[in-house]
Amino acid sequence: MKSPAEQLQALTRGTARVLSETELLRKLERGTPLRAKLGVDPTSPDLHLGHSVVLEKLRQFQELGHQAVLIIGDFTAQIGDPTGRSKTRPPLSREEILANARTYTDQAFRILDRARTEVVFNGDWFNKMSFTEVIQLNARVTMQQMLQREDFKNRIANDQEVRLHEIQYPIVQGWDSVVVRADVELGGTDQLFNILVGRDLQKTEGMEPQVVMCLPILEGLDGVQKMSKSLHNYVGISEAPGEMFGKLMSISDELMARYSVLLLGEEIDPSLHPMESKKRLAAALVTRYHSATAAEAARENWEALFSRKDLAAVDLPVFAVGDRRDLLGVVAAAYETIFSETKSGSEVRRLILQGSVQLDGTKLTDPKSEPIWSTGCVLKLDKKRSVRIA
RNA sequence: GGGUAGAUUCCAGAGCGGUCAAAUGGGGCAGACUGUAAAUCUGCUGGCAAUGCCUUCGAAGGUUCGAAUCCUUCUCUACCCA
Repeated sequence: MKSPAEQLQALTRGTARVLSETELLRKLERGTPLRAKLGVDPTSPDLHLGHSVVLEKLRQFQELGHQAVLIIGDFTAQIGDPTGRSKTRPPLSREEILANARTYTDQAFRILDRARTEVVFNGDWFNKMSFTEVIQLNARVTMQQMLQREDFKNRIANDQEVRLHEIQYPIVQGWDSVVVRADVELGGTDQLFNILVGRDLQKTEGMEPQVVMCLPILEGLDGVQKMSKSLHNYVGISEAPGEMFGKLMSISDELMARYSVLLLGEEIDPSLHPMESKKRLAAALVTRYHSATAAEAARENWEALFSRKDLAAVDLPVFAVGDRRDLLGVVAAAYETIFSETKSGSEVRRLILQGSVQLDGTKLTDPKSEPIWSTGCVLKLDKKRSVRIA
């Protein structure tokens, strides 16, 4: 068992903000396992590297002998959170939520220790609340406090709507902390405000307030916006090794440095060629979520395809040409069946005309042509994706 | 409840009776160059059986040879007053 001071040092590493380290140290000195809370909304079932930052930290708590409390926000998901400005997210059905929660935990346990994780649904307490209790809960917080929040403030400044239930979110999340008696709450830096509300509510309940631990937000593959499924800039933790490796190879050097620090806790070795560093980063992450063997294979395959352009040696998804044998039809079908991307005819036509499509290294630019689809040849769809003809 | 402004393609935002699938910017995609990097340059960015046709400008009606543009009603949003 590590000393409280050692634990503090380990736990605060890689965090963006801890309020406060002194409080955390005091809690650690009690010697009893801390209850570390993480709340998640079961809205999108795919966990990605962005989620992994905070989950890894939670696992670290577990490794030090503390208790992880994973709150599934089934209640909040049922209301539907219209955060993205004007777009209202359709509320999820009970079944969808439960299914999402399941896929979520299945994936989360690739990182977390199942034995040391308490999974609870916040609907268990919120669905039982009477309206009187809801009003009383609201009475604990002032409007002014809620309007402190950055995104509310911004939206008001920009004459955009803010719905009343959105203002309830921090309160609801904060109350979770009271119910589960959290000692520490983890979250991204964007969660700072919500976690602070939890502190306030705990204080009014006469509890010792939770420590706020914010982790940096991981940028997506574009390097600008935060990683999220809806922005299509994410790397899922259950993606295939090859996919994962390839996606990581497409990031910029600046982003690579950031990923390395946030995901591996290591600085980039400046003596290496940036591409080599990137390969190592990609391999390390594939190893983490798959295996060292898979990482080695992914690297080898990637090098064959993109460095040596040795098409024969590459392992590619196999696509069987169907009834339509014209270029446009085949390309569209390949996108559809192999990558589950439905592209309109116009879009595929554009790709072809612009020279994106190649067959065994030769550009094909006539959408209506019917090339010879011999078994084993490689059809390149775009910069990053190719298939082998069956 | 009263008043004012507004709702345009992924986003922001022009357009205010025909020359509008709709300027411009952002984003995205593709090509060249590269290290599937960055930067830069170029092109594309509603759909289709595609030198043409079809459907889009909050919704439904209407005026007109012709509507994103004019009229009516409705829905929604913000701001001011209560």
